[in-house]
Amino acid sequence: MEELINYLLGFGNLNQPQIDLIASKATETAFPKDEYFVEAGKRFDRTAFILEGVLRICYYNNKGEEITKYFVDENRLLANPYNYHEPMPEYIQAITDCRLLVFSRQDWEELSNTIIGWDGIVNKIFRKALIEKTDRRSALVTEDATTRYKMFLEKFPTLANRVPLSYIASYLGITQSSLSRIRKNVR
Amino acid sequence: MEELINYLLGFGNLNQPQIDLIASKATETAFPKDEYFVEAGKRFDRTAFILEGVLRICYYNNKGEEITKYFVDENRLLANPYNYHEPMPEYIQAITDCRLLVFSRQDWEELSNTIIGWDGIVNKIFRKALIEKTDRRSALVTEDATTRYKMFLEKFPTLANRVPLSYIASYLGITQSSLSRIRKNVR
DNA sequence: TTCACTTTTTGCCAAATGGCAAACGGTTTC
DNA sequence: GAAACCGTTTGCCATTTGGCAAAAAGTGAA
Repeated sequence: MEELINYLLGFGNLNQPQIDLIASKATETAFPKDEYFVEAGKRFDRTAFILEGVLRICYYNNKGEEITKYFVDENRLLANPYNYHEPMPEYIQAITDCRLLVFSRQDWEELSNTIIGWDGIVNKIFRKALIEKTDRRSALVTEDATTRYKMFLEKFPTLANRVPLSYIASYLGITQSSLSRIRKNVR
Repeated sequence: MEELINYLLGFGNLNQPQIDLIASKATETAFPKDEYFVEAGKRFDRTAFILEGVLRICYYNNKGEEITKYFVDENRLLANPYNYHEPMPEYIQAITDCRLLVFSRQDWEELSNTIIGWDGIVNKIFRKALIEKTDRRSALVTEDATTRYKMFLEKFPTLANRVPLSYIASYLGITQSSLSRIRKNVR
């Protein structure tokens, strides 16, 4: 819980009653490895903060290949950037055992209605996250496979050895076997 | 001006006095081809709506190559997603003659302070734009060069023949000569 | 028109990456 | 321990893309 509060305080101010309110809405949930937090085609209206573990956001491209679009690790917020009301085009899966702080949609909206400045904080978080993603993906496009893998190692240093190779490969846009060869030379 | 208002109304409601206020703050500016709208290392605190023309957002990577990170075309908002106070890591250049509606930082902030819901509208715009970019860049990473060029053609159908090849190549993460060969087969 | 300049195309070859399938290594189950 | 299973590595070769440089095409100015 403290992790979440510190995270939020990095984006704006909150007083003690507000902090207590937030804490009262969060439900700590254990999510075992390989479980789906969100399934493709279903709605995604909860919000979660990752206390521990890693999840991935995936979809199938038009060739039927499973693409890992992004990894989300500790101390990050997991929320729907699209639209609550529409079915998710992507699914979200725990790739290690996870502990999450989960907020229902009602509770999350209540925070929005109760805490002045809440929307501002959430918007800052969204904006920052999306900028990060855009910047990182842009850089990925330009670089060769080895450099991409090094970039991945820098961004997710703890992931390399606890995540299937195929997930990383599709995230980087490389085949599994190429990545295996690259990894031999890089590590 | 009408274009901007319609664009904004797509994200939220505005009444006539609010629309008039917005209109009173906008300055239509002609920007000739190749001119810089924002220079790297300087601050970027204005906001602009593109009435006509195309700009590109660029930076130099660590190998000293100029990378075109994104194209922005008609009926789009051009704003600083980072921080007003920090120097821009990127520069923005008109790549065709442009007509822009420009807001100064003061005026833009006044809109924020005067129009209830303004921040909500702006946030929706930001969010949508960033999601689009992330999604598109993600897709680019996975595909081969020919597919990437086709994706570019779909997204920016009018750009292919009025923009230097080198800009498109660096946007797609391909060399100029490869793109030239690809283009021969695709068109 | 001619010249100078820039951008695009092409040729040649090298390097990187993909595709496929087999081999390898580790883990679980019986 | 043997068998089955899964993910990773490797070998082999085809294809794609890059690097470099020259030629060609386009553009603008004198």
